[in-house]
Amino acid sequence: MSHAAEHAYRTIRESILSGEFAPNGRLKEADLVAQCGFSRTPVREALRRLASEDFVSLNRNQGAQVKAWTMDDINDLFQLRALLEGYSAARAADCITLIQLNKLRESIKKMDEVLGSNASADKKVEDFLIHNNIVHTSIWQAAGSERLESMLGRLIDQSLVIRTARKYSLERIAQSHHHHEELLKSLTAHDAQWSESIMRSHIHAARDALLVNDEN
Amino acid sequence: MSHAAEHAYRTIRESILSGEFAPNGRLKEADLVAQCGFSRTPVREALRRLASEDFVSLNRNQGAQVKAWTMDDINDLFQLRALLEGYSAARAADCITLIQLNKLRESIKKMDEVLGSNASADKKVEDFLIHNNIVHTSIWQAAGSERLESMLGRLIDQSLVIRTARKYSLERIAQSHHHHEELLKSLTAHDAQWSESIMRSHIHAARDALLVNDEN
DNA sequence: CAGCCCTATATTGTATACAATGCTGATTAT
DNA sequence: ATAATCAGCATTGTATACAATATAGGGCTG
Repeated sequence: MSHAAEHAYRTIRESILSGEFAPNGRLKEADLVAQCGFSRTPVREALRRLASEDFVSLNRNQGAQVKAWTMDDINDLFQLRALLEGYSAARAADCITLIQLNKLRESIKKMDEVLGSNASADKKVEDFLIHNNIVHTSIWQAAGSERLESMLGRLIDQSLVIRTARKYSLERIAQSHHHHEELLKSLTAHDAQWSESIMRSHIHAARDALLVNDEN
Repeated sequence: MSHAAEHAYRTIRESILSGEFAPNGRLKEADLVAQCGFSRTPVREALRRLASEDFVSLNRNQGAQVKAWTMDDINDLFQLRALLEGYSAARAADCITLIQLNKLRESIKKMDEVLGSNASADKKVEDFLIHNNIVHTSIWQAAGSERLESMLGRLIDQSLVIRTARKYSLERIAQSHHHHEELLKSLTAHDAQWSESIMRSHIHAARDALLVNDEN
């Protein structure tokens, strides 16, 4: 993607994720141009891309509006994530290399350190999620299917939309961290079924952590 | 999508599917403009969409080139189709309505008639594939997940790329038709596991029909 | 007063002009 | 002779002007 269009894309996307642009809110090209400083051409390109990624919906001659997510949508999203991430873990178990396993071990260790540190809860959550993301993408890569990778990438991106409303609690994160350690074991053992099932549990738990509102 | 951009999209897409634009061939905007008669703006929009659907790859400042598919890609594609269509069939089994079942029965009957008719083999294959497509999309709809529908739609579209090189043989199609009738039974019985497994077989058989070159 | 139509305006869609970038091939220095 | 460099060209990226379409609000009619 070209420079201006890329920048516009990121800007608009951020504004949607942060909640600045409310669900169902209409996005006028002129406003977006004012916000990000480029001309309409790259802004339009960004909108088309956001539409293809399901962040906005586009109606002919009526512009873009921020997609609103129902509870059903979110459940659906996580069902599909469970299916595809589970599959990805199973495939990874078959063909993961020692190098990849070590990288995984590293990331998991880093998460351990984050949880054990004495940073603020918010900082901990933030750092944790970064390494968590690395673990997941590493497993997709190990699965060896670019198509699967890109599908999962989209699903994850979409699930970020929810993050604004509800926050992960620290306890939930620590709990889900146990899954990572088990996953490392199952992958090291090259056990596809074990890997698949623990990954599925992991995703379902993540969904639960997001949807059930426990105060922290 | 707007009118001109939509038209450009279809035109370019057809040219790729028909093989007129060879894999790895570079697509220059000026040429495409000449071919479809609109200006560069809608052509560029079409190219961006084709890129998001994996028909072309886009390199910054270097234009678009037709994606080339390896055997591994194709296998991967059908693996994912098997996973997702299987899942879709399982979900459909749970919640399919009588009306939807009847619609399915209709389409399958039509396929029967096509196979029994005395049209040319090519015509039969063509007609068959139309109804086959209806059956599949009906099942996705019955599964009740728009996201799943759109993911499968993309996968199917991508698998069309292969159709130019290798043709389905009539025998293979008749064989795969048996799956449809069994699928109708399993869905009528609301048996999710049965539906899933027969659907998976169906997809694997389709892959085999495409990749194994049996003359007709 | 309600409902409809029509005009004015706001907004998106398309074409085109201009800017930036990458590619090609010739020229020069080693 | 070969490799590096630079000019010119081909191509894509961006801005803007113009066209088509939808929306909103006021006036007309029943």
